[in-house]
Amino acid sequence: MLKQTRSPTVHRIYQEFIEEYPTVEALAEADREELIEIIQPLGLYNYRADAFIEIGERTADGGLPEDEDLLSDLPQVGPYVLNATLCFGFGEERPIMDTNVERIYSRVFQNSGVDEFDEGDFWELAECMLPEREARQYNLGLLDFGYSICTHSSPSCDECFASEYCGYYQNRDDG
DNA sequence: CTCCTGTATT
DNA sequence: AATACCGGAG
Repeated sequence: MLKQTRSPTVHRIYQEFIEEYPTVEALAEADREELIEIIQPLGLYNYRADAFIEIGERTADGGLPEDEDLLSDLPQVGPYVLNATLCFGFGEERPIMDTNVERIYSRVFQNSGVDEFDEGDFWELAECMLPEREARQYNLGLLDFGYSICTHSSPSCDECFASEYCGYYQNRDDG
């Protein structure tokens, strides 16, 4: 649900969604129109509805697999959703990389000597940055940080713990 | 107008 | 690399 969708928007519909479809079995038997009616405010609802139902159908027997390859085979499961599911859902020590994490690392490492990487290298960077333990806590902290402090526009650098060594803040124009 | 806890297709 | 999918918030 969080793909290209802000968390407050997801929060608004999540309660109704989970009450209507508490299990993958329920999703497998969902009426497509009713499902769309609930998730419509998220946008991307056609893809999402089809994916929810297909994932339900394919995992109703046994629930969501914890296996990396089986998860990746499911519709609309790319690198981000795969790692987010394994980390947040199943407690594996996995990095995440999305537009928030990309923005945070790009700022912190700006003009630091490690500020030039392509998309593939961002995942490599995320792997390097992952602490030895508590990946889940670290990743959630990263997302909260990107949402509340290191925002896309007008970040709250005056409240940021990292401003002392952040390349973005250190290179800013005014004082 | 751009962007958001992206993915699949071209 | 570019685009479609999509509503909602800034």
